Amino acid sequence: MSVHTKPRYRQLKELIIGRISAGELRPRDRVPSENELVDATGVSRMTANRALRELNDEGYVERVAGVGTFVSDFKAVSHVLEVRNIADEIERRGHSHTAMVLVQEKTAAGPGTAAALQIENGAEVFRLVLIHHENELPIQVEHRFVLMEFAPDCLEQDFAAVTPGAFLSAISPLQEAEHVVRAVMPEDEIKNSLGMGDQEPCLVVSRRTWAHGRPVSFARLYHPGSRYELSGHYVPPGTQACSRAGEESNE
Amino acid sequence: MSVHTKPRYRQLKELIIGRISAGELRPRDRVPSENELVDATGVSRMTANRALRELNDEGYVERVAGVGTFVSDFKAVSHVLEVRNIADEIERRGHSHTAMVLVQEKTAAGPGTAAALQIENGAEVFRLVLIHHENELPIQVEHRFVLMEFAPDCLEQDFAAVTPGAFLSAISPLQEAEHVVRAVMPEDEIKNSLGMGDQEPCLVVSRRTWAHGRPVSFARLYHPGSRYELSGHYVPPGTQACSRAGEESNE
DNA sequence: TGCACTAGCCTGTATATACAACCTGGAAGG
DNA sequence: CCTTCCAGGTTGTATATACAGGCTAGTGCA
Repeated sequence: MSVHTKPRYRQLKELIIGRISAGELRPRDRVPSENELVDATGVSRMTANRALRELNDEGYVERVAGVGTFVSDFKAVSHVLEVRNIADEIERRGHSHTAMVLVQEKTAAGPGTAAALQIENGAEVFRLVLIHHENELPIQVEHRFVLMEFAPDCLEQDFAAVTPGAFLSAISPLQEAEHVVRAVMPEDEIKNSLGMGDQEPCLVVSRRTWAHGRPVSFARLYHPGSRYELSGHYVPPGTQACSRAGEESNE
Repeated sequence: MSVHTKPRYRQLKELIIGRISAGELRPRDRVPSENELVDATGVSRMTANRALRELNDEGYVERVAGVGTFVSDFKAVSHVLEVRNIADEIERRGHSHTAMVLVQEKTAAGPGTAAALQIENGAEVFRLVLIHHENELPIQVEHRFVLMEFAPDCLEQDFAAVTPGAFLSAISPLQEAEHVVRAVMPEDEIKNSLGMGDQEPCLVVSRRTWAHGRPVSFARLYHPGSRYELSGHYVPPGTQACSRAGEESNE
């Protein structure tokens, strides 16, 4: 036995997750109580509490004070897609990311933009248009509007070096984000910018982000349908991914 | 002061989140250590530990044993999209969901399906084709393949009543899920099934789910681009959403 | 029979204490 | 000057203990 044994609360969690995924414990079944775990395994109640509490946070079980702990209904497990920063995404693939700034100006917000940013129609905002390339191939057109008060020095920034998303997050961490993904046929301008074919649809991600309690930026990200896909791999936290190998065990 | 004051670890968390979102603590800044919090607020170290540990789990901070706790780089906050069960989604909108089963059979897995489910080419699988309607309007075509061993009684199920996703999750909670979202032009069969126009793209969600350590189901979900969008609202756990009102406070 | 109450189990929180492991900076020694 | 080592701060874990509050079943009383 090595010096590095897994912590006991973690062993407890895996024990219970194991029983659930083996089908031994089914949704709505009762999970052993903290005190039962104490008696069965010899840990202290605080340790059993931590194991069950984390399983609760991770959505495996639901706890009701005064009643007990129960295996979650499957619905509680939300399926999840990650929307990453385009530059990170490209670099993670080992490719090179470059960006070209087409528009970087102060302008008056149109009705749609004003509504999205919850400001008055015609108020001044920054407007950015960028094209992102993956290995010289255009992969994303970014149309972005930024609240002036939030980033006063937006005009001086070199967005070819630092993506707008990264720049904004560096100013203040985002509190909240809203995403909408749609499939649309592109307008000619987008189609030409991305070098898309005639019958090729666009995958469009619209993103609104909040900071200091209000929306500060609104972006529409256009991608060529034939060369871009959004993918997400969801693994409940604290588990080993099944799709990869490599199981570790302790005694 | 009511009897129900917020627990102290939660007050601590909100204190620190407040400093972060106010800009007082910026990414990579050092957060007060457990002992400093003990001295400053009078809680015990276990309470301070719980607060910081949960902030770590939620992605607000990163902790390094022997060094300290630091505000996360924005990148750690993953932007997230939820992919929900279609029936739930429709009912949440207050609309009526109906499903029509077109195909429900045992068949031999083609090369793509076999690869996705990690089984032999030609092995027997269940194949399902359904059309989901929202208020009588077709909104999703579901092409699904299910591992035979996982759901032996798949042929007897009435999938117009219980969606395949719900049925599978009821058998055994899913361990892992993989999603890919793409924009494509539909084939004629799909186009006709969904009553789509000629120049209308499809939003396609491909989903693979794991249980008992291996893939058990593979589905392709086709949606009309003009009538369907994937949306996600991300709020860091433990925070109040900015987009809605309603603040609660205790002393 | 029917009602009220309580004993007992459950989770939720809070504290004090203890030890291990980790990292860093500075002191001590070569 | 360079290296080694250690002291002290920091997180990570584990335990025993305590009390509050929620829920349930069953007891006992009217």
